[in-house]
Amino acid sequence: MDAWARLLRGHASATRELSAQLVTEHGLTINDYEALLYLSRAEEGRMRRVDLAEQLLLTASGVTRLLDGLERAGLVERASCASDRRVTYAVLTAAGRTKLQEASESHLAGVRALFEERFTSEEIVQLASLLERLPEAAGATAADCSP
Amino acid sequence: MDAWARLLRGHASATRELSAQLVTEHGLTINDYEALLYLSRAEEGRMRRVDLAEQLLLTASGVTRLLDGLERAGLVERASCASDRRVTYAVLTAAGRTKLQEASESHLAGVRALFEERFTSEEIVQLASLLERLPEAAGATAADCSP
DNA sequence: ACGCTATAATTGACTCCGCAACCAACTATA
DNA sequence: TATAGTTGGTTGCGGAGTCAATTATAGCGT
Repeated sequence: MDAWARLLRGHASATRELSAQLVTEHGLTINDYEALLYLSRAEEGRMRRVDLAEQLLLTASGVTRLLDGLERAGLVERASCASDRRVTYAVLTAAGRTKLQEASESHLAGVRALFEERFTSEEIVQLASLLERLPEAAGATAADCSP
Repeated sequence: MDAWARLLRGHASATRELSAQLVTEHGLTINDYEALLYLSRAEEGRMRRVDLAEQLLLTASGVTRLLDGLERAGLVERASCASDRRVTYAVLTAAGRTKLQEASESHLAGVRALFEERFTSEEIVQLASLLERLPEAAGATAADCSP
């Protein structure tokens, strides 16, 4: 029954470790990194802020502030949507794409160092299949503003 | 390879959900709760702040601020150590113990709702045994100030 | 054409927490 | 005993993120 506490903490510390690495080496938080990552995979490198929030498990205001930083750093810029003037896209810039590539090398190395040293590949599969049952935003990526 | 991101996020959202429940129902954050829990298990209901920090994966300053709040709420109080005048104990008060008991009922119910609905007991054991390999403070509880 | 409600985004005030700098007290060494 | 280094604890500052309130736009139903 107490296993949950340890589970939660082990996880928290792993996340912090990965995040700290990303911050010191590239000046990105783990959410910065993942924002860039989601954008890089999205159609035309752009997403509505609302959709990005859902993916990152942040509130709308959290995303506003996150993107503030990425915009100031020139990694992301704004674009508006012709068919719905409420929406503002976050668009990955060329600089953002470059930054993401740089960061992902060391980040993936960090992930491996943390996880793949401790688990076999079978265990990794097992873990992922278990943990993906936890509450999570469903992965519906609405790429365009007019559905 | 992307499974890690989902793993991390699924976990983060579970933690938030549990924490939010605790906050709205009892006015405790998850760290408040666990601080009370650790204290309740410690010898004489007291711990050095440093040791508490280690258990909670917080920095020394984090614990100072955490305990500020718990002291203001009357759930914890300070005591000094005769043999080492640098150390201040955090001591669980009677009110703190009561609060913990109240909170743990609904918290444990929340944990069950989140996890035990999704996993069989075998899977839970499996998960716990896998996740406890993640980096974590070793559980040495130095109860006294003079070792 | 008109309100009514829902949705996208932003802002201000707040909480939590880490970092760095600091003080005070303990320990070890000269 | 003076001096140096370490450890326990607190404080100021700043980052990250939430909530509640606000603004602007969309899309009904009548």
